[in-house]
Amino acid sequence: MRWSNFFIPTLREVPADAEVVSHRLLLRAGMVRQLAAGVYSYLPLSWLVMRRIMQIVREEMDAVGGQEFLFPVLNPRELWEETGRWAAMGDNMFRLQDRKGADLCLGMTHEEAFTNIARHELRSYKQLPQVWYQIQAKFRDEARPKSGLLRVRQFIMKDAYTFDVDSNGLDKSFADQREAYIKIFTRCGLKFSIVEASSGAMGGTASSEFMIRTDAGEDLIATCDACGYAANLEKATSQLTIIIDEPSAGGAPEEFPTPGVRTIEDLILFPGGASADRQIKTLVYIATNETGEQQPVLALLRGDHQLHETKLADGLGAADVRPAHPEEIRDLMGASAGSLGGVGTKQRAKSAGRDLRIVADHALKNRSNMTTGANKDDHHLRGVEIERDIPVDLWTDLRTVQSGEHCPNCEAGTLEVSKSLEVGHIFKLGTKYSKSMGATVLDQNGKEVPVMMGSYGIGIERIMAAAIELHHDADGIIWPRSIAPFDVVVTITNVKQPELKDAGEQLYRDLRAAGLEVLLDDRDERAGVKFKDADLIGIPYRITVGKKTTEGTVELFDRAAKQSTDVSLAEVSARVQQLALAGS
RNA sequence: CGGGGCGUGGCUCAGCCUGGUAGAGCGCUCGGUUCGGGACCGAGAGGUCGGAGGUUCGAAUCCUCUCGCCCCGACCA
Repeated sequence: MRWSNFFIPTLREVPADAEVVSHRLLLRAGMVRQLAAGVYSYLPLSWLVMRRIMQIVREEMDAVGGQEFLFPVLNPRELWEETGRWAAMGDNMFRLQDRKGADLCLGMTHEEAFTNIARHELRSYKQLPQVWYQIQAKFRDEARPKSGLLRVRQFIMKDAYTFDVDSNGLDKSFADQREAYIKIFTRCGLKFSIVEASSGAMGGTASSEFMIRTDAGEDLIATCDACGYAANLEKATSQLTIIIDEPSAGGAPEEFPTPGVRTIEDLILFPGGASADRQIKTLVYIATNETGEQQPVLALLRGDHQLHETKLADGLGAADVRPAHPEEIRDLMGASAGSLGGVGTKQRAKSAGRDLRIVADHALKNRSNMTTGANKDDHHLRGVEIERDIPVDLWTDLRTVQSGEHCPNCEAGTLEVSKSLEVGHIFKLGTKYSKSMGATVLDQNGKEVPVMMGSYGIGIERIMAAAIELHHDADGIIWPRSIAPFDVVVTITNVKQPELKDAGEQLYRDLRAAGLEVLLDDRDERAGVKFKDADLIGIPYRITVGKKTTEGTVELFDRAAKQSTDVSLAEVSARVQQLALAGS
């Protein structure tokens, strides 16, 4: 490609709205332009990168038996009603009506569409397993698009779905996809962690996320420095030092006045109070299940621990949880936040004709001599022995892991919490979709069984943006060789000098003949402009055809190392071929 | 959805508080000089100030509404 007629509108100045590095560089390098909030146009340079990423994805999907489909973006309401997701997707789904008034939506994901084909066409276990995928635009009406391509409303996703006759088959398909994902992200030049994650609204039994560590990401993950344990904070656990309590005095909690005490902190300082790890934190939540019913829930944690709401929702099997409003708390507990506790609460609710669930974090197990609110403003209870005094319905993991805590998986390690970007997510769906949509096959015994499904997604733009987040410097992007838009750029420092122009053109032909993707900078610009632009768009190698070329020498510049070496004109083509084909 | 901010030539921004019908740098066009790290000189083109309404003799500037975008939070298969 000749730069003189290739559209790369680079920007000298930083666009005002761009905050994160990848967004700034995508704009400055002339790769993308915004059309609306969270909606971007991909200009030729970024599309070259996206195509290379998609090609890698395709190769690895095909290598595990994947077959590529292309499903419609436009979906009828009826399809989504079948799984209940027309309602469940809420405001995140783009919806529209056709001229007849029929409801349609833009696909956010394609479980329903793929399962629809599966149920009509798959009859026997002999046809399984199937591995189906597509690379297709997805639409999500995000509440807050942000960070350039990292959080958008329209994006390209590789989504794959596997269909197996039983859970052993699903395990195999899941493992195959996992391996394929490892190859894909490795080939794309990304360092990643595979973490345990919550399945959320996708349903299913297990899921793993592929995370890139970067401050531009929005997820928090905990990783162990010793054993490689890694988990999303919504799943992460840690080992805590066991606290040995003194036995509670007397046979029942003792109420005592605590005027003005509203917080855990207040109670630590209050004379006769308690340290945070000897307090029970009591939070009132309203849980909503899948059918929309609401139920109040008491979440109990150690005073110095933080609740993770996703864990609470997962533990309850709830679709959603939210903190109760002050009036709801007052109504339910008879006191305001600051004086709440689990003792006697259940009976109180029951006598008012209400059911209140009490969920407690594992760290409170077997604790005694604790202090908590008395459900009476300005009063607390001391000497609380949890299992004696509080009727806990469910013991589960509720707390948010902190940096520096001990790894749950090994002896030596400590956990570090860091920001990460999700680039891939794989789910074992089980029969959630096949059951609700009636996708069944006959197994070896002639028995009709719902197919076991898996679902596997990769965000194509996120790979591109993550590569920039990970690989850039003050001058611009430094593409991993595997996904660079070109392998090499040939920069003719002055096209008005015929001998330089000719040498550049010849080199361009030679490199292309060798099978390389070459960008020839034949623009009538000053050398400085060309160098700056080449650095900005991040081509891995630059060959400078300039003043030394009359003596038969060119410079070979390594963008990542920022080092330049003189190479003879005769040898440079072979040299670049060797470099470009090495590794990646 | 809650909080904050911004919308003025293609880009970055000044002007707004203290109304008097627009300005800089970059970019672009033409001419000249330059020519290896975003050149210099000269001459130009280009905006009615997001939109609507209002106050006023007069509105980019004040008021109301509205649309869009960004940031923080909530949310996020």
